[in-house]
Amino acid sequence: MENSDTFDLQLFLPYLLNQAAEESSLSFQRVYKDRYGMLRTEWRVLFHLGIFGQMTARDIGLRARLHKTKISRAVQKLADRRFITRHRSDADRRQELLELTAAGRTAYLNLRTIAERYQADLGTDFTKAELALLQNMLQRLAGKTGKTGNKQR
Amino acid sequence: MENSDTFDLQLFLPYLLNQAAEESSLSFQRVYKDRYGMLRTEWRVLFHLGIFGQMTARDIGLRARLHKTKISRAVQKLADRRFITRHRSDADRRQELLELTAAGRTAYLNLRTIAERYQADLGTDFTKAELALLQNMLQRLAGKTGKTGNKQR
DNA sequence: GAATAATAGTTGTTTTTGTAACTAACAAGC
DNA sequence: GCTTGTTAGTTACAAAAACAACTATTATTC
Repeated sequence: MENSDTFDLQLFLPYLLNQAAEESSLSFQRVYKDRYGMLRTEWRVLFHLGIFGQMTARDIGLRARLHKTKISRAVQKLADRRFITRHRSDADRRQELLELTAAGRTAYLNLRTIAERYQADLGTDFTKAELALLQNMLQRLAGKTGKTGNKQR
Repeated sequence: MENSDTFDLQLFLPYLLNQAAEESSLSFQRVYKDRYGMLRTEWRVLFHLGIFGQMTARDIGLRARLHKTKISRAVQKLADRRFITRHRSDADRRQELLELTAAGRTAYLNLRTIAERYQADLGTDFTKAELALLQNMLQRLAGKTGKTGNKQR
């Protein structure tokens, strides 16, 4: 068999990035999934509200690059679990203003602590400079939108 | 509203890696999806067979860290489209030896060319040294298995 | 200011994934 | 050599994601 090909899949970025992303998500996922019964979109929404305070679903979608249907369902679940409140905006009655409840804030702070610990632990494997460069490059890779003409999310 | 929190989501690796992975996958996805009607698992299987020649589903699962059900389905679709052949192994009749057909090899070479072009284009945004370091770090991140006690995939 | 378009968010349907249970073949222990 | 345990791969069912179509409201334009 002519397996004389030399393409290195392990260095192909779309592949490599996915492997790294999946692996690095695992430990964090275990926490928000097992402990809070959350999905990925849900913790992201929770974090956005925790970090930025009151937002609309649209705002979150723009920042997190999530499709509105995903957000809609995440918001429903979070509201069901009394982690967030929703109020129709008076300025624009199509919009809903989302905000964390006390319970939501507690969950957020908990998860944030774990996230911070995860980040801190990276320090044992990478130098500060390495980490900064990694983050910088990833942001450049992530921010390449527009070029490829992305549709609304 | 007390949005005095300073946690930077954009620097949180599980989040950032996912954003970068998703973004970097997009252009490549468009090709294997629109042009070949393939799913992510399918091109991965295709590439493994293209690179390594004859393999079993098990081999692919170990290398690509994919669950066997995913592979089973990808193999079926690829076989339906006459991109691969499957032969029961005589040595162990549970196993199936998978191999690309001529058509499969053509598709693989096509996609590989596009993948190589993608990688080459990265050279305009990053230096060789940057890229090498990025790949190295991502591999370290991706390879962190065992520590967290992963089960078979 | 009525008609048309655009936007925020929801709901329904289809794909895809994840998980568990299964069949068939092989391996080990006794 | 037969019982018990493993392994390769498939199938069935449940959960989640993707996509399209919808309602309600606001903006635009003539």
